[in-house]
Amino acid sequence: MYYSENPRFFVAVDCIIFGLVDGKLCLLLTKRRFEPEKGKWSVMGGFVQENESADDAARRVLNQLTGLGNVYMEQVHAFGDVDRDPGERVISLAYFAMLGPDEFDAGLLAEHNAVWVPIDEIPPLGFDHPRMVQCTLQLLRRKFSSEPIGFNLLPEYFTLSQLQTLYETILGTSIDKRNFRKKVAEIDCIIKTDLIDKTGSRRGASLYRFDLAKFNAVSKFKI
Amino acid sequence: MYYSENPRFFVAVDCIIFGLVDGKLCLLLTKRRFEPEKGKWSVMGGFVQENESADDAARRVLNQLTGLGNVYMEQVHAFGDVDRDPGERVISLAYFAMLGPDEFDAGLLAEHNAVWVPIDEIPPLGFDHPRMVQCTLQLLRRKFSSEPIGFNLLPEYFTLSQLQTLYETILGTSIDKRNFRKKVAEIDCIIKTDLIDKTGSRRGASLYRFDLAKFNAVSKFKI
DNA sequence: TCAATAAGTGTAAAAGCTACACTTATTGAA
DNA sequence: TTCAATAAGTGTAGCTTTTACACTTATTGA
Repeated sequence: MYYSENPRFFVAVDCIIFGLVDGKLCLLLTKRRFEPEKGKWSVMGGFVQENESADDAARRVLNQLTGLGNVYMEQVHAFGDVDRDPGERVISLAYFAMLGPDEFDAGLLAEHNAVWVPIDEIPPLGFDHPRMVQCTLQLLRRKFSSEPIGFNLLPEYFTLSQLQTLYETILGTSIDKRNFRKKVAEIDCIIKTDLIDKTGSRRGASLYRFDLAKFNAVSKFKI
Repeated sequence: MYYSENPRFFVAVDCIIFGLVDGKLCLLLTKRRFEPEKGKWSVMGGFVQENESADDAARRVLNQLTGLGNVYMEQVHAFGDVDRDPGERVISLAYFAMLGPDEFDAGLLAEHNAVWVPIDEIPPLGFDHPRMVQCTLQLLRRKFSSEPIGFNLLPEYFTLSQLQTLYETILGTSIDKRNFRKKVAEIDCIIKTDLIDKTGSRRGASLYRFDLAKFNAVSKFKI
């Protein structure tokens, strides 16, 4: 077989993990305790193994860090520059994931030296991770208004104010409240429940939920 | 170094190459003369080498096939399923490219067993190439109306009818001629020349060109 | 000179988007 | 108990964008 004339490479997956902490969009970063780039910040990564797909490797890395399976994940891009890793040549596949509030095990995070960092306070990162993060943020912003992915960051029941604040954070704009609510009202898969949240305001706010089955049936989503 | 505990993989690049042949959107496919998948159709691929980036590998494969450098190329997705290649485990990075008319060396194509196939007549492909092609077409359609990439498929000077037909082909819809021209008129980087094309009609049609510098200055593009 | 062909042109209705300000329900403090 | 504070909730009018639609023009070859 002619394959063997060709070189082989380490293939890594790097997970860009988003979450909302105190209403702020954050990334899960770790301070590296190993070479290379020891002491620097980086996103959480790992190597693809023999009997797992790249997607599975990303899920495994996420699971080892958070204890979670069944998380929204998607491939972002493959990074294949020769010198992107100062140690050895490594080709890396970036994935992004979104965690809901409290969907993680604080003990596991501590064990991995991982902390939530607001996206406007990201420290200098090692490797080509700054580029990866930029690339991911771009993808995130693009998807956010045309695909119902934001709900992965919110609790099952959420208020319209929470949803609006999330969109304002991601898109980096402020949105008129009435116009926003008009749009939401036209999206069939965002459903008003008769539950009321009393924690965020004196008056109380209606709680809504996202209905995936309805979305799959109709597939209309534009914010 | 802990890297070496991890496995290494062959990493391939697969090029999904688009071109217009007789006004039809085509893919450049090859009938394989080697195992695995010998005798089947596939897109043109190659392996990443030690001292080249993944992007460079894609450019090299394209160059070996067409003799061209400086072609519009972009990464589509990384495909990392364990059994995607029946021969050995190979992780493949898909790239897409767009060639202008006559921008290729017929001799080289023949040498590689490569032919242009209209996208609605694609034969069964080997490996996971059908998935790659679908994924690429999706990306292409998404980019086409918001980025000025279509011009890579057209000659330097083109008529508005050619441009419209191209958009209709890619987007799979028919477009109203007056509305289309209204939009084009608002795009500063599509410039009317005083050249006339007499080959496509008795009356003759004005030739237009795409001005990259103007696009870079203004960056407005929406069809 | 006339038939055929593709190029080229404007307008009105509909839909979608933007801007904008007050009322309501509730709580905790005075 | 009342009042101040707070976030929730609500409608309309102007503007922009998109859509639908049909005839005239320039040219060639028969």
